[in-house]
Amino acid sequence: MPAFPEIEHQLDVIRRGVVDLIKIDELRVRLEKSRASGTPLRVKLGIDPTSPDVHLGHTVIIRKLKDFQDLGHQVVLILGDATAGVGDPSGRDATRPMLTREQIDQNAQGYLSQIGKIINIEKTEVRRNGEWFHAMQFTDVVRLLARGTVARMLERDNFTDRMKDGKAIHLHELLYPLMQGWDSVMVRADVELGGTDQLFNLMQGRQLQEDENQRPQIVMTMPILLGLDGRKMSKSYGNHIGVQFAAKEIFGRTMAMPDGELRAWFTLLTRIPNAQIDAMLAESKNPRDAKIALAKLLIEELHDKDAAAAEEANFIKQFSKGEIPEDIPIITLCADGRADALDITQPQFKADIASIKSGAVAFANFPALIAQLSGESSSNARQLMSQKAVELNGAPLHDPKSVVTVPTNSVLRVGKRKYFKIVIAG
RNA sequence: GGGUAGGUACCCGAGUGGCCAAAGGGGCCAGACUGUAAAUCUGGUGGCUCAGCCUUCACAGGUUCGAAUCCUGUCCUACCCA
Repeated sequence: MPAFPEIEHQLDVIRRGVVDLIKIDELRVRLEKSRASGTPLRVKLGIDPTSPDVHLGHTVIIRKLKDFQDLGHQVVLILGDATAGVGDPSGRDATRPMLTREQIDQNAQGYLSQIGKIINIEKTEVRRNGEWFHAMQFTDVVRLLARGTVARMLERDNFTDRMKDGKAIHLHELLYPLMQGWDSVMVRADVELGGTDQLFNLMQGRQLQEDENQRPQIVMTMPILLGLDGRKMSKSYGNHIGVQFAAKEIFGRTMAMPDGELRAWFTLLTRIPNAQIDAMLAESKNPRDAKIALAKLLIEELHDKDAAAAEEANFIKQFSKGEIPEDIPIITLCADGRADALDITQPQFKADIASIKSGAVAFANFPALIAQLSGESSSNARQLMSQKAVELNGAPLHDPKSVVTVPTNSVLRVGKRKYFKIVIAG
């Protein structure tokens, strides 16, 4: 039987970054009992597999689970396959769409592999709440509904706001908090985690557990991580960093985050001691260096050490020294329609096909080529050219109407960060 | 079911017969300045093989030399009444 660390140490670890902790005294008592009896606490997190992309914002809570796991406690992960079909009204100003069974199953799988980058899934008790909800009879549902009151449900701000704005509140949305609470009853949770916007739902669990003669769970909420634009991190805002992102993308996006959020990111996304964070963020230090450190830590975690070092080197090369990055995509141009190359005989390029043998091609409509490579529209490509955002071999091209001759092995830069190496296959 | 106000580009929102690919703001993109930050300034933001052409103002028809704008029908949204 593993020995649990001493109580004050556990509390220190647990409290890092936490917003609400209800109630700390109960938690202390439970930790003492757990340590005395050698029984791990059951720490619950419910996730609705609504969208299969996990980003750093989600990992704030998952990391807290890991803290518990590392202390020797039992993590209970609930995949809300039943609740996903209902839709959590938390933090929403409109009804969530309901999902089909297939989507939910697929998403659930994706979630586990992504969450596994942070916590140890082997040691985690993974449950699906369909296990008990799909078995319920209609009368059971009514009994569950009887536990709540309309007044209490409507206390929630986002419901009152929606009422005020004349937006619909569907009856099933009122059921959601009760379902989440019932999960806690079913898994006999000692602790439940959630974002600050989840407080209401989490408290519902305490209520129901008391009704069922269980000791009410301790409720802990974590802050909502802000994204690159200072709004809540969310995939739909496109201001997120996904745990599946490529190392390069993670590095770049971390460098572009707002300075003001650095402390929050370090506190919530790393376990660097506070004193060390203070030192890194001291007035005299350039926040850029803290960001580099953070970016490396994230890549080490989500990829590996080598990738982290490589991206740092790449960053210094490309942005500090203004050199061309190493791993730029190579585009082959040809005139004979082979599969792995771009066929420049397409009329929009207005290319001088005959010259291809000589290892250089002249384009009378260069914007079309930029558009093709970068995914921009050709109007936009013209725009970029006239704004000197396009360079060929270091020389800016500013006239979209001019004929551009591209020698083989040219490097084309479009905007701040898009690079292409162009090879001509004669 | 009845009444009223509406549906304009990524979002908000002006435009009520021609000067409209459509004001203004936000967002976004690019340039300068930087640290791939913030702030600021500048330009841009339907598409195209781009001095031109094509497609857009909920949808479908119609009136007109000409329609985002007028008429008819349809769909949708919000508010008020039942």
